[in-house]
Amino acid sequence: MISKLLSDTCATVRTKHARRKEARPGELLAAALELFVEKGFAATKAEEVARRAGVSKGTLFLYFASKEELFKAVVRENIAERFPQWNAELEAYSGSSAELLRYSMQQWWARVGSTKAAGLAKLMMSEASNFPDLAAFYQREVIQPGHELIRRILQRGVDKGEFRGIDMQYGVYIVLAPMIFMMTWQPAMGASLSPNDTLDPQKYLDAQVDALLLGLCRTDRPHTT
Amino acid sequence: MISKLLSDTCATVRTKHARRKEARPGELLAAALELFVEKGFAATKAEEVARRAGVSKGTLFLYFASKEELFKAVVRENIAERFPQWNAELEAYSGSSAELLRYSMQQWWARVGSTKAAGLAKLMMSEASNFPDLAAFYQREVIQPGHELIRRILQRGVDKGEFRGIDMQYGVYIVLAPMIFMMTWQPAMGASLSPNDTLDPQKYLDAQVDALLLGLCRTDRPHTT
Amino acid sequence: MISKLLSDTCATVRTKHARRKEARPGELLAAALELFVEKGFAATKAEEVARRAGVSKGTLFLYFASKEELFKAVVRENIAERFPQWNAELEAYSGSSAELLRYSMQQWWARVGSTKAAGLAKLMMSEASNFPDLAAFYQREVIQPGHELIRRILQRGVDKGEFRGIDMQYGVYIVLAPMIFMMTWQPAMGASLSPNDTLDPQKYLDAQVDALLLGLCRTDRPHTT
Amino acid sequence: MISKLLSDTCATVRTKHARRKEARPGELLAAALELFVEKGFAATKAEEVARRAGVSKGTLFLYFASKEELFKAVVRENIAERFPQWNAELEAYSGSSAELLRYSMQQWWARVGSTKAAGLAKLMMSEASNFPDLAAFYQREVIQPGHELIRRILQRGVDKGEFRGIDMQYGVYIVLAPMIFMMTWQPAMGASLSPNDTLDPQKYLDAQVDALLLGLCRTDRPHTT
DNA sequence: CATGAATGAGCTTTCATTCAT
DNA sequence: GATGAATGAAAGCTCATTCAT
Repeated sequence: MISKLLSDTCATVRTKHARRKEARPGELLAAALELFVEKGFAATKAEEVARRAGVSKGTLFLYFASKEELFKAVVRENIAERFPQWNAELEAYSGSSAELLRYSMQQWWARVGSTKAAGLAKLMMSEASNFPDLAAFYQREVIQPGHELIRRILQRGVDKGEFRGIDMQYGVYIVLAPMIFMMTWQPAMGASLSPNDTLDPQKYLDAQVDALLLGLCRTDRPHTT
Repeated sequence: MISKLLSDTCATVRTKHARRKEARPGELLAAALELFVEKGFAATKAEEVARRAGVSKGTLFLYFASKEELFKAVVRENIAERFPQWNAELEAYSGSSAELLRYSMQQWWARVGSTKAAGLAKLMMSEASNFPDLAAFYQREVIQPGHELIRRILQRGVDKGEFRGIDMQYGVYIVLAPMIFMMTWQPAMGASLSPNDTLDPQKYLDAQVDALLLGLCRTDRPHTT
Repeated sequence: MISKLLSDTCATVRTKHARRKEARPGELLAAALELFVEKGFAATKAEEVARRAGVSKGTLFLYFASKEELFKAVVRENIAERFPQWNAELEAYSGSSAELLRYSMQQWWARVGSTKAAGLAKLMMSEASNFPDLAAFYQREVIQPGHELIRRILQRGVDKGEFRGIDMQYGVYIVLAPMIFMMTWQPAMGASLSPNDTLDPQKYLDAQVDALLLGLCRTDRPHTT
Repeated sequence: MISKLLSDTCATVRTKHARRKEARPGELLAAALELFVEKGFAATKAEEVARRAGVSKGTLFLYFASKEELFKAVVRENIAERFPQWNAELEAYSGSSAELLRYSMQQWWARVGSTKAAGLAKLMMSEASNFPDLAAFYQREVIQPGHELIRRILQRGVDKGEFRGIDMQYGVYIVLAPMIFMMTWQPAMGASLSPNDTLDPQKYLDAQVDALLLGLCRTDRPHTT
């Protein structure tokens, strides 16, 4: 018993210092993501991030040179870094382009839209004008790759004769708008909806994808989705 | 003589003060709307609002107990009640539902989306969590009537056999998403786009409406828009 | 009696607000000069300057945009602004150049060297490398005009056949060195001298001027240098 | 076998540690001297001193209880006792006193003024008021012997009939001022001069010595001072 | 002994709010 | 009523110092 207690204690103590360089940044990034999304960039205090990560103010600045750098790291870890993988998945997809589009939006929901990272979009929207550096960073690291990804999906459909020919610049927004709407508008304004009006994300996505693919208008022949 | 002089002076001063007194709150609210929309709540300085309204910092706090109260007043003041008129226009419309939908969205852009009022949507979105009573107000006075309006347009299309049968709760968002996206996302994140990527609102709306009505998929028979 | 008390009170109160915009900057500059000279630029805390001037921290920044601007204002008020007058006095002087040089150095002592402003030289010396902006400012506003002033005095003597022909660039330092030495070295290292070794500024200046003018060597016999 | 391995390992470690242990303080003092001279006391960071000495921050505080103690140690360590040798050279000199003075100042430049040790003068000057005991030490060990040395040179000239009779207490400063000026003022304020205004130390010294010996006034005509 | 992660007091600067005039 | 000088609580960031390993 005693030896067990001791080893436990030892483990705990060990942990506290051993996990330092490795675990700290992750804990800080997690705390920062939560707080940024919750309160916005400007309203989030560095000290609060540190406290939520269980460290002191000074420690935060040991790992991130400034609050802006912390934010960039949050964006990088939660979004920017994942584009390569998403691009690879796109290349490997072998089904129809309609299926790919539906699949992509569902994956986006599962991996971003439904996570805390989704709040970053709303965050950027509010703070972009006050922090031009962050806006430029987000534009470069998130928006441009995102646009590019959507454009490829659409182009694939057009190239394979599955989609109508459309202006790509505006076509991208047809796909983007429902996702951005879901990330930015719903958490803010949907919160005060009566419970039975709350959106089911799956149904929302299905409805949006159906509309994108088939349109609202009736047609007299069966579609291939 | 002296009393005449005094009363004259007094009258002049009074008139000037009285006239200005009524105008003050309006000028302050107008200045505050502009600045809140431009920079957000936190980044807007009380002194700048006062300066833009042509009064001193102290005067602002004479009319509004705090910056928060000013914000509330701005939102309350500016969220118009144009829904009755819009509903009437809807009832009177005699063309096809597809045409009505396109017309409605273009009217929305002309009357709301392209005006200063559009900025209020972004504003509400960012600050909703900090001003729950305002969020509820906005929900009740703007969002619910807006949803209802869209729902009626869609229902009209379904009833007349022009639109597919869709779940109305989710169908509303098919129309809403591109509009909210245009109001909230573009001004913030589109600003840093290269000039030749800047969106033309008309083309954006056309592309969105085409997609909503026809879908992205090719069909082998002519549509009736 | 009562009316006197009242009027006194009133006067005091009046004073507190009436002297505001006019007197504050001066009081702050005086406090800043004292503290900068006493503790150096970096070690002087803004709050302490404010406290010594009898105002709050915020008030300081109402009048001076930053600590650096405060410092520049101190230098400007105490030194830089006075060169025009000194130059004018130089132009008007009608005596011999030797007398002018002696007079100038005595005036320098009376107006700068013996005042608190003398400490600014030591201050700049220590902080120059850490605050390049301040160093450049001081160079431009004080050192260059100062050099120019000395150069003119020497040139006057040479032109009138009173002084030997000398290289002006180095000649300036012959006059400057004893003054800078007095301002920088003495207050720091002379403070710990035994009382009867303490320098009498007048004698110091006389000895220096005598040396500058006549040299150390006896003039009734040929030199062997 | 095992014990041999252990002791070997131990020995190696020990040797390495033992050797370094003695070197540590010296390396730290050298690094600290450089940095203090370069940037001043306050602006020198403990971590930078440690890094330049090739050890960690913690090690510095193992050898010196605080940054202040480190500063004191640096000054004590570096203020050499070369005065006996210089005094001996003075006694042995057989040329004219004017030549001796010029020679002495050139030697001072070569052995002190142009070396890192010159920076200590500026350092002491800035921090004297914060370290009174160091100031006293410097006064006793450096300034007084220095004064004494200069005084002897001048007295020699007077005794041999080469120099004018002067008040020794003030005469010392005639020689000292240009040297202190060169050590303290030039490195700080001369750095921002345009390149073609940069001082050549030899010319500076020559100009100063010429002035000291001959004076500025022409000697072929009567002076009017 | 040596390390370097962690700390937190302390600094400059901002800005909503107050209140004497 | 209107003013704007004055306030002081924060907030981001630094760095001397500590201490578990």
